[in-house]
Amino acid sequence: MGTLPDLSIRQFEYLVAVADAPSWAIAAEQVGVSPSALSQGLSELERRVGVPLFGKDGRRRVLQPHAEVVLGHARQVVSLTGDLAKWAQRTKDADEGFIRVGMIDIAATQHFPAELKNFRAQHPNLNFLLRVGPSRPLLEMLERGELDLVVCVDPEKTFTGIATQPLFDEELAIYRPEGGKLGNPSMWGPWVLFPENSHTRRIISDALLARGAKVDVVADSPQPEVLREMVNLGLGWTVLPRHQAESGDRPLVPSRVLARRTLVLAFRSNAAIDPAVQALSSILSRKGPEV
Amino acid sequence: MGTLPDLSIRQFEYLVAVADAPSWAIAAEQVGVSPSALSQGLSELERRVGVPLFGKDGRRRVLQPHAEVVLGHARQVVSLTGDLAKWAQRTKDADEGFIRVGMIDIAATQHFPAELKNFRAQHPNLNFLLRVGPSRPLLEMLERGELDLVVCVDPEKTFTGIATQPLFDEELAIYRPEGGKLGNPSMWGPWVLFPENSHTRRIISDALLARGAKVDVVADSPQPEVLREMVNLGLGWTVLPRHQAESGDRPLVPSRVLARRTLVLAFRSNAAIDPAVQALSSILSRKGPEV
DNA sequence: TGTGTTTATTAAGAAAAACTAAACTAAATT
DNA sequence: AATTTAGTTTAGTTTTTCTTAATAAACACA
Repeated sequence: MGTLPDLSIRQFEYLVAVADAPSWAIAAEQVGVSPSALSQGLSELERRVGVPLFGKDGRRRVLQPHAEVVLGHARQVVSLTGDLAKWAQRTKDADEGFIRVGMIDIAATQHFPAELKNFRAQHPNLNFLLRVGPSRPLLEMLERGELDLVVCVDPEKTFTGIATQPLFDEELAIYRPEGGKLGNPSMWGPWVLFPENSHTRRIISDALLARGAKVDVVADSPQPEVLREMVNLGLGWTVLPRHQAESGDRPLVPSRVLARRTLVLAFRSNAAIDPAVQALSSILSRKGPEV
Repeated sequence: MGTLPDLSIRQFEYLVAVADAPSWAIAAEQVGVSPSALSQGLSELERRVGVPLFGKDGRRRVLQPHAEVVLGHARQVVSLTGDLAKWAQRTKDADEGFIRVGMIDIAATQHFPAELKNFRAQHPNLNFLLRVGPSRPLLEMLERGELDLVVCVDPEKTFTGIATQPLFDEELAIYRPEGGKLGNPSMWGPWVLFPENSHTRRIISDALLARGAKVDVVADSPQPEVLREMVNLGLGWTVLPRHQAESGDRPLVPSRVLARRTLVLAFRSNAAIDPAVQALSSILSRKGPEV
């Protein structure tokens, strides 16, 4: 069907430049080309469009009324192409830049392993660093500029220069050794929990106390697998995110949901957002909670 | 400002073709180019955009998710360019656009009525304006850019930026009331003629004086029909183009041919000629003098 | 009126881009 | 293994686009 005349974006650029500049020489300069090239290019455009575009006024050339139509198209095409170039630049930056990501263990191992793998595959030249650890240290590293993006438990208190964006909620459930009985909260425990300084530990303690339970801790560990095994060994009760408790070799069976915690995306808000951070953020945000 | 990467519309076309065709070979065929050219063109596009666009699936190449953005832009640009091409074609065929024509009365009513009617019928969407008047005002309007094409008496003196092209000569004949006798030029008259400022009047006066006739004018009118009737009423003698004197209800009978005048086609020469003007010009030129 | 300046075009040649044809690689079929 | 199919690479040609230099034309001004 309609085989296009071989119009070039370059020549459309010339046309727009000429329409906007006071003289062709200046237009040529702005497009970064010799006046001669501009003149030849526009003659060629005129020839290819097949409709006269310019008339003479003294020694200047003026666009004929006809040319307005062509100019309109030219402006659109040039501006579209400009947008595309900007997009390409951003994307390229995300492809070749540098990103340091922090995640709490459950995010790295349970929620987002596929997303991370995928992202790394799509940006093979991106210098990628993943740090796994508890929420607070990650946020402190983010604050110090040692990380660019963090997935952690909602810190509630605000860090300076750090913005958060909620991802989804996780349920924290109570798990107890087999055969035991749930009964009254005052009879719960004893406990094996996350360490004192952990944010999730605080959420758990608060929830237990609110229900009138004692929080007597006989052991603690930052590693959910360790807590899970302690329960399996009958050492005590624990509270864990359901994904962590109910997966692995010997999953636990939840007694009841005690509380919820919110996972958030945290990033420095003071600077322009890095394209790579932008790209990964949008991938992670797209994802709902695991079921 | 933002210097665009030199993306070409051709390559966008390739991209769209490849996205829509089942195989690259077929896409190449549809764009009317060898598979090799397509492959090279797309590699070049990919290089210039700077973002990987294709991945491999077996021996086929598939667009990466990235490429969707580029493809979207490509589709827009290609479709815009297609529209522009269609517009250009229509304009070239003088199927649409704008033409303002000036003619002296005899041209509009005697020489070219059929041609005008025909032209308008053949270009129904062409915005058409016909102005009828004396030669000089028409030429002035042409000079000011208020008309695009004029049929008038050869002005001899040149107007700036206006070119003329002779159409044919008309005979100007002497007409006198019935029964009178031609006799010696010194006895001719009295006269009813075109007004002083008319170009044809000057041709007539010059010719009369050159033959030794007195030019005593008892009445004038720009309207040939009026002059004709005055002769019929016996008011005086006149000189008219033969078509105008010898047509109508009561045609005059020529005594002898006094002079000739040349009708010309006039148009602005400072600009490339508009296709519509071109089309009408060639129709009018094709026609010889009425017999 | 002539002289120099500005503005755009033309000419000639060099450089870059895009194309074709044919040889080639690699995956899928027979 | 041989063949077919899909796409790429290579080599060489044609086309396009650019640069510099020369030219033309309109203006400005003494």
